[in-house]
Amino acid sequence: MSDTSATADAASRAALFKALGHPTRLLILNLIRQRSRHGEELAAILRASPATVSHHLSKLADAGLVRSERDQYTQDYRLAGDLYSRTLAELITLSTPTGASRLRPDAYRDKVLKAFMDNGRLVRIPAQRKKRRVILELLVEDFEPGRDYPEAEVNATIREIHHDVETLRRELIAEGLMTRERGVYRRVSASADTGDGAHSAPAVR
Amino acid sequence: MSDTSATADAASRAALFKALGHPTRLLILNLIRQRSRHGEELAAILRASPATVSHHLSKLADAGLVRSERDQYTQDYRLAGDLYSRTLAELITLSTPTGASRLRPDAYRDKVLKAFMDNGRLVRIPAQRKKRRVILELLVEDFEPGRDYPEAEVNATIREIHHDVETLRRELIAEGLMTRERGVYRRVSASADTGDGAHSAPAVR
DNA sequence: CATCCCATTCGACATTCTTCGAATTACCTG
DNA sequence: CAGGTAATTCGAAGAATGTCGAATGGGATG
Repeated sequence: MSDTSATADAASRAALFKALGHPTRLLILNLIRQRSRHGEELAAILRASPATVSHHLSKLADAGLVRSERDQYTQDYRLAGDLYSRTLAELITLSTPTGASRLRPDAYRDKVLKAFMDNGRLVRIPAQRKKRRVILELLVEDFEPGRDYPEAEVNATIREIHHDVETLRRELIAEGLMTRERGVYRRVSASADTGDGAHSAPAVR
Repeated sequence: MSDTSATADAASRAALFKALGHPTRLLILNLIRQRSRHGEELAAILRASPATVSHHLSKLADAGLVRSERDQYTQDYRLAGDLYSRTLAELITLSTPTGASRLRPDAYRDKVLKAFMDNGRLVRIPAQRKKRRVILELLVEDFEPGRDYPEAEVNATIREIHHDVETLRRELIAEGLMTRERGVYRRVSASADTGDGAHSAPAVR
């Protein structure tokens, strides 16, 4: 039932941090770190009611951070789980950053395209760099990587979309999406990050 | 102002985990992990209002997990801080587990002593092992470590506190607080953990 | 098996958190 | 400096969480 692996979905991983997100619970973990303690003892030290302590311990147990066993009358609590040795980066990294859930990784791109494209034609060149970039990334798809294009063909292709061929052609170069050498144009191979969130979790730091 | 060191007090450290204790905020961290993103983009991807995203980003920033910079019209967010490489154990460990605050490390001990001691005399031997242990730890203080005691002197010292000398003398041995060799008693040197929480944070796992 | 002890659950209340529309602010661009 | 754009703050409503007294439960003890 409880998954203590390094990756998880957002909700269950948030539950772990929620369990840690209370001063009293952190104090409890520090108190039972050195030796196990029972509920009544913790209640006395923390100046809280047994009911409150039990409530907190239950949350810590649900998160798999604590386990307990009986000893005579008392229930003794101690640390548990393999999460303590994980780094924060590992714990924050989600198995499906933009996967399942109801996330739309391309939502911003779609928004920009809907605003500036009409029936395959570019209505107007965005003044903002970020939005212009979205348009240019769409435009560059009309060129194959690794093939040489004379300027005339580049112009023809761009004109399919917009009349201001010169500006768009220049921006393609400026944004590093295409290169020009001796009058010959080439599409730059796709960059490392496409921002679609489907990457395999690079190190955070 | 912001302390990103490994140790902190319970409240501020809990604030860090609270900041991480929400699915949306974890998703944000995962989205900006690969590349910086601006608020509007996050709002679109997460299907949340800009106000909500701003709220979450503000919490992450307060916790020192995120920083932002302007880029044209937008505010671009990226990961920040040195906490991501820390292990959970390091982050949970508090500088003053039972120190400042309003904690009473000996609360349970005091409670037991008040219940069973009266004017320096032991009213009745606790039936429960844990409580008996507290009494015995008090009793053993009347003996000096490293000194030899004949049984007669042990009996005399115990009798100062309670009439049932035999039981208490036997329990002192059973609990490992004293040793007997060839009829000579010795107090065992204080054990490693006194439970007062003033230790120097041993590894959690 | 009656009793005791501690832990837990329940119920109620207070506090805090989340969300988002609307208003405001900050700031870039021409 | 006028107009546009994104971010933030404000206010309100609803949801979630924290706290603890009282009632309940689960075992241990004699």
